[in-house]
Amino acid sequence: MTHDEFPTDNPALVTCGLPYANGDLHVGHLRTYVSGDAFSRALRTLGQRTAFVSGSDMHGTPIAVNAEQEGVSPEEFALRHHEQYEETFPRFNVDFDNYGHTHDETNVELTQAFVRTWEENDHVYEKEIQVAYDPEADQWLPDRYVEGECPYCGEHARGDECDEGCQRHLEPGDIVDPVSTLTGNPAEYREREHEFLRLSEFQEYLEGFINRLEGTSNAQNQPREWIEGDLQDLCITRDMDWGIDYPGDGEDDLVLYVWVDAPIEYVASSKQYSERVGTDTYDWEEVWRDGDSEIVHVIGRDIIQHHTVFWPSMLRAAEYNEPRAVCATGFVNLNGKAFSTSRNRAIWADEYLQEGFHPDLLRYYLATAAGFERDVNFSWERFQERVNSELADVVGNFVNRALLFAARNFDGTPDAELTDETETRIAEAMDDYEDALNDYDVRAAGETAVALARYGNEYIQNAEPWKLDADEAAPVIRDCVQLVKAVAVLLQPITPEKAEEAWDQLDADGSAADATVGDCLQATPDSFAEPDGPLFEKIDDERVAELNEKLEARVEEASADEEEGETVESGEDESESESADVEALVEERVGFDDFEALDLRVGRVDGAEGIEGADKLARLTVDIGVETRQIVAGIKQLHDLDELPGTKVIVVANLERAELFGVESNGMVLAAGEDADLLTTHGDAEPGTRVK
RNA sequence: AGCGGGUUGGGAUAGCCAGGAGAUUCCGCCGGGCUCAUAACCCGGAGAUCGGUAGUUCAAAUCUACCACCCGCUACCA
Repeated sequence: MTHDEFPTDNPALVTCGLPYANGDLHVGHLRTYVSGDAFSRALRTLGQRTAFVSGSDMHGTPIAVNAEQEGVSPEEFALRHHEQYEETFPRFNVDFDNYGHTHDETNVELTQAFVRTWEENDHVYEKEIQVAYDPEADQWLPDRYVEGECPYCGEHARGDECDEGCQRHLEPGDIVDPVSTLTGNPAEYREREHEFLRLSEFQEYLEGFINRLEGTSNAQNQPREWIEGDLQDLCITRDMDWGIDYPGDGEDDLVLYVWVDAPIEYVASSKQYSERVGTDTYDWEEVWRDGDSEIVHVIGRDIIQHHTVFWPSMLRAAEYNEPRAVCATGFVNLNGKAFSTSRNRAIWADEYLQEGFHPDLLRYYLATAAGFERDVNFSWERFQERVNSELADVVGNFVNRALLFAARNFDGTPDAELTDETETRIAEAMDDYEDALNDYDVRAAGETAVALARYGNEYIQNAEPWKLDADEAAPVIRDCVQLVKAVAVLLQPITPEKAEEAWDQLDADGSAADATVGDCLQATPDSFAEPDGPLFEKIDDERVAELNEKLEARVEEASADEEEGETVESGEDESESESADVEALVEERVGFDDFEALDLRVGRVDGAEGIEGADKLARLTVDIGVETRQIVAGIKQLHDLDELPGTKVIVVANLERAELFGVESNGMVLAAGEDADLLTTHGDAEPGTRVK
């Protein structure tokens, strides 16, 4: 690794965090992949030799659990998602040089080789720990396979984390009164030998590493708490079948912890690339161990610790090169709030494409909406605004008016010298672009292109070539055509296909994808035809309204479903139970205390009206004795709202407030089944009476 | 609880690490111009005491301390 400015003479490697093969991709994921792809493309425009790789993360408990629920093997389950990802990325012009997965042979072999080296160099030791065991299922219970009481705060907690109480991380063996999530039976603790990587011995190394690490500042700052505190050794094995076998004697069914084999996929994937194109073109061993290289990891900001603590230690222990930079992207919010995949409050990758939008529009939005590490808000309104006013009005319009004028009046590039002013302006943009990339600032790099197009619009407007004769107009149009070329080159990493279109309209040699920054000032073709149309179409208001309606209807449907199917305790992540005729009984029993925690009251509906735009939701005003509440319920189509006032209902009075379809709901009205058959009282209990 | 990040005209966003005159840019708003181009584009204007308080300094959006609110991470969610 060096800290020389890009481009360097060394091979670079850009990687993206592995998507977990467990669900669909949404625009939150895409932000990371688009950023990584744009950065790697941009490095190439600087002339940097670069490979861009990633792969699917196939192992771990959530996949094993979900596969079991679906009744398929973990491998089948994970492969299905892997294939889906592999198809989806290119559709967004995220073009990996190699995209593998952690369960393929290359990664398995490499991972085991890593571990053997660690063992040889004494970076690993065995320790007996207490692990929960389900005697009935005859199975070990790692991580989330076990629940129980948090030893610190006494709250109900998952095996790996006190998710409801104090939020502390729990080590295997910590949890009190463990219960198997497989069978619901009490689990017992048994002694078990596990392998540990001596992270603690890398403390000093990591302190140095974190200070020389480049990339985004969050990646440098967030892990300080760990690195400068006491580092725990990392338990690198799990009692599972699904995963990569711990190398060695093989009598145990220990597999490696997913965070061991996952980042090694970066190595494996680059190795596969190397094997495909030949080591003369790209030598993975040069990159990872034998030579100098520039390794840049692009990840989401939720996995910073893994890439700045575990991973560099793993590399160091195996005598591999360390990364030069870790770039951690912020999250994407939807209309100001976090995505909720269980509530279907997300913009899915497939959905976006099905709407017929060009992938480059979303790429532009995600890559330039805010700084790399800042969170980005997504809304269809904002999407429209940025596409229309920046891509269509500024970039598209400039390219179109310049090339059209040039083709009509000069059949191509006019025979004139580039003016000093424009040449300087373009040269400045090229410098800004290079500086931006050396700051790992994809957004700023993209803005250089838009700024250039903006300059072009001002320039052509002020010069008014349409009022000039041909000789006078020639230098102006000559400049504009050059500006178009520069815009195409500089925007290529972010909107590759659209840049290619501009390149073709210009009839320039080769392709925009192969262009380098220097081409911004290279001559443009003497002749080209009129462009076949503007690069970007505008999105009209009706379309945005339609998209928002779809989104809201979907979210409302999902939350209405959730509301109906809600059981007492909803701490579980996602319950995608197929609705059979009658739902199976919940096996897990709750204590009387848990029941008493619910404040159920008799209420009387005072008013009911539908919520505009929502299919199912109704806004109810309910008198619960002490006060009158506004409650939103998914009963609009199922009841005659006008007849509801006066009806007595049962209300969960101390349910968290929620906002449904923009309306606050302060409580929940209980109803049975799909038809939302309202619960009422048999006698004449007054509103406010507690239900026990 | 600890840690990280954020708070900048009506909305969004940059600047902060390396303090320096009118605080960037986009949308919106008001007025004007122009018409080659997608009713586009160009010019001009109004609008921000940069979350609060206290400090350091000749000088603070920027550095320091404290406070408020928001978001995230805390070892398997991009």
